[in-house]
Amino acid sequence: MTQPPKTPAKRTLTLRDVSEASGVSEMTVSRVLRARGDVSPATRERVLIAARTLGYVPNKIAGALASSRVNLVAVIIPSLSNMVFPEVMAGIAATLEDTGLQPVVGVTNYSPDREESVLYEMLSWRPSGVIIAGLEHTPAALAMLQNAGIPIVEIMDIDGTPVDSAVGISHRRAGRQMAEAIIAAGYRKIAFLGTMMPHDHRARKRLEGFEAALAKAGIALVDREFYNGGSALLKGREMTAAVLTRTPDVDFLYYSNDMIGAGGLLYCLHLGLEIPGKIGLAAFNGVELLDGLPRQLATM
Amino acid sequence: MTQPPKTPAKRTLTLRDVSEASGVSEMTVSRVLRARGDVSPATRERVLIAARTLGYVPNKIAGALASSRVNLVAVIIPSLSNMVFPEVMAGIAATLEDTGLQPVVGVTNYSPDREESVLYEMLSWRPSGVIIAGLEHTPAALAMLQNAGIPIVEIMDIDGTPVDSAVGISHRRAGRQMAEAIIAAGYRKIAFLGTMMPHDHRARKRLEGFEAALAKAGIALVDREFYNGGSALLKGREMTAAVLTRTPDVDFLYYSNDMIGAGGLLYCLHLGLEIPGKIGLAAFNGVELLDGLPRQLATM
DNA sequence: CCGCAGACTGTTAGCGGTAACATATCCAAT
DNA sequence: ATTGGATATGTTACCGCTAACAGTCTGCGG
Repeated sequence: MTQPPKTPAKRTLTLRDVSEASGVSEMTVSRVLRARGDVSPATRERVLIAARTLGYVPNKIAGALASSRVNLVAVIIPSLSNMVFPEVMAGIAATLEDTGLQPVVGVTNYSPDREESVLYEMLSWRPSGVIIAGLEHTPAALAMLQNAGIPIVEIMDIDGTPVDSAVGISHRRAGRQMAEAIIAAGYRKIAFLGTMMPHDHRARKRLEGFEAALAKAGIALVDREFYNGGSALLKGREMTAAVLTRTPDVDFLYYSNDMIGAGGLLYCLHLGLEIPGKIGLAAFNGVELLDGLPRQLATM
Repeated sequence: MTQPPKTPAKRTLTLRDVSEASGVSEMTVSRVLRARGDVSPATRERVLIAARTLGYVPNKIAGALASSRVNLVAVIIPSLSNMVFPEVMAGIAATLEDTGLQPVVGVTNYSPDREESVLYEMLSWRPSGVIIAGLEHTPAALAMLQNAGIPIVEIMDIDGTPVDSAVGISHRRAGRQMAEAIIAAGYRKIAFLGTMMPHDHRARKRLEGFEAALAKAGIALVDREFYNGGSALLKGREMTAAVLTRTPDVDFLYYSNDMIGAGGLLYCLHLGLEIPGKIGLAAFNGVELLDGLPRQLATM
């Protein structure tokens, strides 16, 4: 840690400084910097040079207040440590790339209360829109979303009623289809290994769909194991070990996310279990990260 | 995707609405909502109820302009897909937790130009401080940082001259120490596998330190392999395969990050190579994610 | 030679809050 | 009763920028 002398804190620059430096009105400077309205090339040039020389950085706070236009989109997600979310963020950023809009991330850690306060905080900056993961929100959060008067997009889930619009997949159906595929492949002694976060509604819905489809085929889970936090890869190993010990005749392991699935896969390979002969494995998400595993993990 | 009818867009609420609803001046409402200055309990109660009933969300844009105080800290990092950065973000968020400050993330994708524009964009919101990864910036970015008149913290590297203050480790020294440890362990045919991003200065510095220490012991790298993008785990496998084919007598593989190191480790295990007997492996970062590998990867 | 449609630049009035400074009010101490 | 200070509330003047409108200055057709 080092601390060199700091540059003398000169008063921050305003449009007025640029206007004085270039001999035109503030309004003309504003027009030049926003490339809006007609300005003669000569003036434009003079203003740009002055702005660059001074090192002027416009004050968007004032600009936003005056124009009541804000180029920000609030993006609210539960976490950054499950790689799905950075991947989603990258997608959003890429889409917004040349719309003039800028994503601003808020992380809730799967806590409804934090979601509510993060949302409040972000709305107080009057963004142009909100992208929020999931359809489950506190009553207050719902009210805020409804009253915000801006587009709201709820992503990554469509099993429920959206405030405005929803984009994503049905996790119930995903769970159901996975169950059907597993049954069709001939497995019968099926265990579930997953997150316990009571607020990971998407994982919950997958499990519900999964169990419903099993039940329709007259099958029940032979075992289930839950976890919270920690290194997902390691948890996957530990949980798999626990299940295999407790229920030795299990023939299929369904994981609630790719990372614990990968841990389980590595563990089974380590044990020398024949996959998918002796035991089958499947997970959810299809994150790019896992492409390098020794054996492909079934995912969706 | 669904599109239910949207609630009628009522004009957004202002302090005036709350003040009229509660029969006090706007100033008093402002005081109540910011818990600043003396307000009688009775009035406070009335104002809070009015605000809650109306669903008032304060406008921080106006507030920030009037008070020239902004509770945001700009955090600028190269990427979200290397798990180090989400971990750093989590640390920053935890530290800021009860300071009233709020981190806002910007991602540069290791591009100096994007860094410059992201910085410009963020500074135009007049944050209270900047946290930025690395010490290398474009001249324009440097000028902005110097003129911003706010605290600047450059993180994750200290091999260079900070604008204001720097926190982190020396990557040159990290590379050097790793080389020394490897030599001390008796390895001599050492290969490097890493990122090619010309702008990942930290990886570059580790390699420089690494090679310098090797040179001092009269050793040169027997091979090196670079990559760009893609799934890191998979790249680790592929690169390892390439090196082992091209240079069969290599006895140590030094990876520039944990994820490709993990891919390499899995590949070596798959080949049945004796680790660390026949061949040694090491990487960098120590991300939590990897705790679940079949064998611990040396890292720092 | 006049008038008028652009092209260009300036003026004015806020945007929705907050700092700073009044202005009551009330009660304890003189 | 008078005063002073704490408590409680209101008033005024911006913060830095932009929308909307008001000129001014061209060149050109009639």
